Amino acid sequence: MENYSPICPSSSSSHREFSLMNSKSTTDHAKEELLFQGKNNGFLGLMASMETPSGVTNNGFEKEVKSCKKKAEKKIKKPRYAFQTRSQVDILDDGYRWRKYGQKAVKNNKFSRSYYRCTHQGCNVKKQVQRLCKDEEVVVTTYEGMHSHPIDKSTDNFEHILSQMQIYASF
DNA sequence: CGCCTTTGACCGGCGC
DNA sequence: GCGCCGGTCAAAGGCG
Repeated sequence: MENYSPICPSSSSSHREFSLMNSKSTTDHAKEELLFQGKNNGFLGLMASMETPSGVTNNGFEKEVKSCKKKAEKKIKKPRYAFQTRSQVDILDDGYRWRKYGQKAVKNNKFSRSYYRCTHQGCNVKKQVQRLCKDEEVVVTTYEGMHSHPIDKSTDNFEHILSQMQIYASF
C-alpha cells in the first residue's frame, strides 16, 4: 500500500493496454463496453458521470448492452463502464459494499475474473474485476448499472481509496 | 450470528 | 444440432 508507483510510467504502456482491450473486444458484445482510461480527469470525472445518469451518460455514452437475462428487465439494456486502474490489490473499494457472487477463469489470461454485486437493498449494480495477464498491476473494473443510493463510507476514506488506486491522473 | 467468499454446477447465447 | 463460453446461482464453509 505504500510502494505504488504514482503514475503510469510511460504513455506507451497505457496505449498497449488499450490495444489489448480492443483486441479482446473482437468477441461480439464486448465491443459495446465503454473503456475509460484515467488520463486528465480520469476517475473523478467518471464518478461524476456515474452519479449523474442524466448527464454524461445521456450524451451518447450510454450504450445499450444486450442483456436478455432472465431475472433482469428482459429488453432493457444496461450500460457498462470499464476502468483501468493500476493497483497491486484486486479489491478496489469505491465506497460501496459489494458481495462476490462468482469467479471465472478468463481465456488468454492466467488470472481470473471476479463478479461482484452491490449489496444495498434494491440496488442491482454489478461490477467485475479482472487483471491483465501481461501487466499484473493493471486491474480492469467494469461497472454495470448505476447506484441509486448514497455511498456507505465517508468521503475522507474515499480520498484514501483514490490514493490507493493510482489512476493516471497526473497529466 | 450474520454476512461474505468460495466453488462447482447450471443456463442461455452464439458460432460452427 | 452441438459444443463452447461467459455469466449467474446456490450450498457450504469461513471469519469477525
